[in-house]
Amino acid sequence: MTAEAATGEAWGDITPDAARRLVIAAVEAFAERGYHATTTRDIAGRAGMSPAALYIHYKTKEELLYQISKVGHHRSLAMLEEARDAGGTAAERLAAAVRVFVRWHAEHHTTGRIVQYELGALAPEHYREIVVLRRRSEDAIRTIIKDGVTDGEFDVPDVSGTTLAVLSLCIDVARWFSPSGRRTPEEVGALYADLVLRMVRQNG
Amino acid sequence: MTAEAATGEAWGDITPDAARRLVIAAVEAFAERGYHATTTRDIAGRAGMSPAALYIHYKTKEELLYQISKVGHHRSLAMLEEARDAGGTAAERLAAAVRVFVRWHAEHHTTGRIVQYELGALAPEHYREIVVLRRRSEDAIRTIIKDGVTDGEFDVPDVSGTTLAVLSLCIDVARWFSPSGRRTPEEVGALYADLVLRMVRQNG
DNA sequence: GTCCTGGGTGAGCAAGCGCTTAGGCGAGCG
DNA sequence: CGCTCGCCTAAGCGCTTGCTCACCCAGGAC
Repeated sequence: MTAEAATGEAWGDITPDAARRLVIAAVEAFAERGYHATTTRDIAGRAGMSPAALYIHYKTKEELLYQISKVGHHRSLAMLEEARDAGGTAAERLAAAVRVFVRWHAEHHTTGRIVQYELGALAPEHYREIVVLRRRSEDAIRTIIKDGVTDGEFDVPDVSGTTLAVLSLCIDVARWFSPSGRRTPEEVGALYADLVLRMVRQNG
Repeated sequence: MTAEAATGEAWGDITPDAARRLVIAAVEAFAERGYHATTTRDIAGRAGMSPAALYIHYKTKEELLYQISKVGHHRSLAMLEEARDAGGTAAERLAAAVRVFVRWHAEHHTTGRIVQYELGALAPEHYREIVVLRRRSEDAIRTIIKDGVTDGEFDVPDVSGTTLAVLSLCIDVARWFSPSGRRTPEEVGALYADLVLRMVRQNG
């Protein structure tokens, strides 16, 4: 599956077709140049439409950003909470969470970049809504780590700080990952899951 | 030392006074809202001058960004190469590198944010120059890790990938760190140095 | 006193921005 | 057929942007 096919697939449930093409165009443009450097003319042009057509489907440029950010955050949160609630040891669940979260940030690094780095461009009320989702993501990771400490699997002196570091490590993948690089999303996910386990595990 | 005093201190050698005030204003504005969302009127206003005064000291808004990025990258690189060339075991040198690099990104998180997240706004020739410095930073960390593997101190299956992860972890501090948070730059540096050592060490 | 120079201002230009308006056009339906 | 409705465009409005221009002024050299 190519990166572009993955981008398209992730927004498959948006109708009509023109609205979906606009989101996909916006994701690419925002990820490439940043929200503020992207013009509505650029987005419309990439979607093969006139600038005015954008405003038939979205009220403002910021609403496009909000849709992208909201969908991305919900998907992230779902992955992490699923990993938290799965069966298995804390180590298995933490490894699964990191693997899937990292793989998503690599595969959808365009969306990931918007989700992680364009928060400040959201309207205040949208920002407040998104922050709630982010706190829940953090809670999911913290819970897994806490479980591991309780069960004696993990040796983590600073649970909150380590949670922050784990999340931070995963998130930054969206910044540096390139599909033309040497590593596939799966490989990065596996590598990072291993590194994170080393960070938290008891080592005799 | 307050964060603002630290910001001022870092640019102490720029003259005349107005030029220094402009860089400091630009650092704050770029870090707060991003390069593209910052206007030259905003920068000049923060520095207590008229918009036209900016152009007496800098040819363009991009030149201001370039100066900030260049100084920040040189300082980062100097820290990492110093740690690489210091005495001691690989573990000691890696811990020192991470500690100082993280502390800098926390203390100067405004400059750090520009250094790490506004690369794309640089003019092409400036971008090419900066990328060279970034590669050298990566090399410094990779060398320390390789030394540790050679000496048998470290157990690292994927040296390049782990180098990437270590740098990534440090860099992302600039994104989330807030001086009003619970942790001081020193504390974050110590925590991260410990986590990184856990990632690379032999564990019996 | 006169002149030059470096650092400053107020006003404003050309271009590009987000967004709106007036209108066109084809598919579905009575 | 004629009508509506969803989707689209050409043109452009009002505003902000990065940057420039003509001019000002204090302080040192002669």
